[in-house]
Amino acid sequence: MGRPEQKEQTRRRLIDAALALSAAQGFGALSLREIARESGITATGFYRHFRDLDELGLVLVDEVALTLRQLIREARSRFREQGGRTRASVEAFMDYAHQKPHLFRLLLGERLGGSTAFRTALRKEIDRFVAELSDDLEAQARAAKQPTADIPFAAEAIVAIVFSVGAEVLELPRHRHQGLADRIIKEVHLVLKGAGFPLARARKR
Amino acid sequence: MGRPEQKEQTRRRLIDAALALSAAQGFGALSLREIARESGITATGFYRHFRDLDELGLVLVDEVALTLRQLIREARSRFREQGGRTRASVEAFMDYAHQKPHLFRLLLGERLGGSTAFRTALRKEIDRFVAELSDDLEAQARAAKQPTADIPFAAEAIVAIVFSVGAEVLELPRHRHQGLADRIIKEVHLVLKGAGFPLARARKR
DNA sequence: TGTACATCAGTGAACGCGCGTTCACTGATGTAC
DNA sequence: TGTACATCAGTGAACGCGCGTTCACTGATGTAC
Repeated sequence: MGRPEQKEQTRRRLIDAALALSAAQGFGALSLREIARESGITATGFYRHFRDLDELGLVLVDEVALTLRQLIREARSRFREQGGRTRASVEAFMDYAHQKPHLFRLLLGERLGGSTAFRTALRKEIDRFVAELSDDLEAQARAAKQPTADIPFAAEAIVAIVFSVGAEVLELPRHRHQGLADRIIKEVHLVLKGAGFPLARARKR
Repeated sequence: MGRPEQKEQTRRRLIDAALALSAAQGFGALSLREIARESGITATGFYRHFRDLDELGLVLVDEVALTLRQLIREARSRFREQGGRTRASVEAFMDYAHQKPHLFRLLLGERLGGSTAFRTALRKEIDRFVAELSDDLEAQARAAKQPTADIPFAAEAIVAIVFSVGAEVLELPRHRHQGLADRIIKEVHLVLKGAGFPLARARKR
C-alpha cells in the first residue's frame, strides 16, 4: 500500500473514531487527544490530517447529512403517490436516527452550539433537505394540477416537524417508536392537507 | 441584610452570571470556575450553592422556560380570535429569542447534548408549551363547534415549527426578522388549516 | 536493477493552562442565656 | 443590653488531570538518475 493510501486510511480512522465517540458524548465534548487515541495515532499526528477539531467536525456534518438524504430519497422513490411516501420517508428517517443516534445527534444537536462555521454548515444541510422535499412536492402538485404557492412553506414546516419531533426517538424505548412515527406522519399530513394536498384515506394507527 | 438574604443574593449572582456567559458560548462550554469568577466569588464558594454545574443548569432551564411561557401566554391573551393570536405568539417568541439569545439557546441548543437530567428537564418544558397551546386551541375549537381530534397533533407540530424555524432568528440580521416571522406564521396557518380551523383572511406579508 | 537523496506520516517529550475538587481556615452573622 | 459560643458563606492554597500545541526526530515510502 502506497503512502497516499496509508494516509487516507488513517484519515478514515480519525473520522470514524470521531463519529463513534460522538455516540457516547456528543461532538461538543470530544477532544483532539481522545480522537487520536481512539484512532491509534499520537495526538500530534492529528495535525497531518486536520487543522483542528472544527475542521474534522465539518467533514462529519457533510458525511452524515449526505447519508441521511440518500436514505430518505431512496425511501421516497419507492412510492409514487403521497400516502406511502410520507410514511416511507419518516420511517427511513427514524431508522437512521435509531441506528446511528450519535450521527443524528451531530446533525441536530449542535445546530445552536459550536462555531459559526459549524452552524452555517448545519443550516445549509437542513436547507438542502427542505429544497429536496419542496421540489418533490411541487412536481407532484403540478402533475395533479394543484396550486403550488404554499409548498415551500409546507416543506420547511415538515422538515421542522420531522427533525424536532423525530429527535424524541433518541429518548424512547424501541416499542414506542411506532407510536412516535404515527404521530409524526399524522402531523405531516396536517401540513400537507393545509397546503392543499388531497390525502389518500388517512391511515389509522 | 441577614445571612439568608446575603446567600440568596450570591446565588442570584451565580445564576445571572451563568445566564450571561451562556450568551457568548452556550451553557455546554461554561466552567464552574468561570461562573464563580464572573460572580465575584471563589470557585470553592460555588459549592455552598450548587452540588455541581448540572444542578445550576436545571435551575436555568426552569427560569428560562417559565419566562418564555409567561410572555407567550400574555401575548395570546390579548386576542380572542385566531388570526391575531398566532401573530402575537410568534412575535412574542421571536422578540424573546432576539433579546435574550443566550437564554433561548439554552432552551433549545442543549436539547440533545448535556446530561440525561438536563435533557429530561428540557423535554418537560417543551411538553408544557405543547400542552398549553393544545388546551388553548381545544377551547377555541369547542366554542366554535369544530372537531378537536387533531388538535394535540397540531399543537405539537406548531411548537416544533416555531422552535425549529424560529431558531433561525439567532443567525439573522434584524431587518430580516419580519420576513422570518411571516414565514413562521404562514407555516403555522397551514397546520391550523389542516386541523380544521377556519382562518381569518390570510394576512399578506 | 541499484543507489542516493527527498518527502512526509507519525513519534514522543515537553510546555503552560484552566479545570474540578479537597481541605483547613476566617470572620461576620445568628442564637442562647 | 451584654457576653460566650455556634453557624456557615466565602477564602485561598494545593492537588492531579487532560487538554491543545510546539518541536526536533525517525524511518518507511517515493523519486531521480
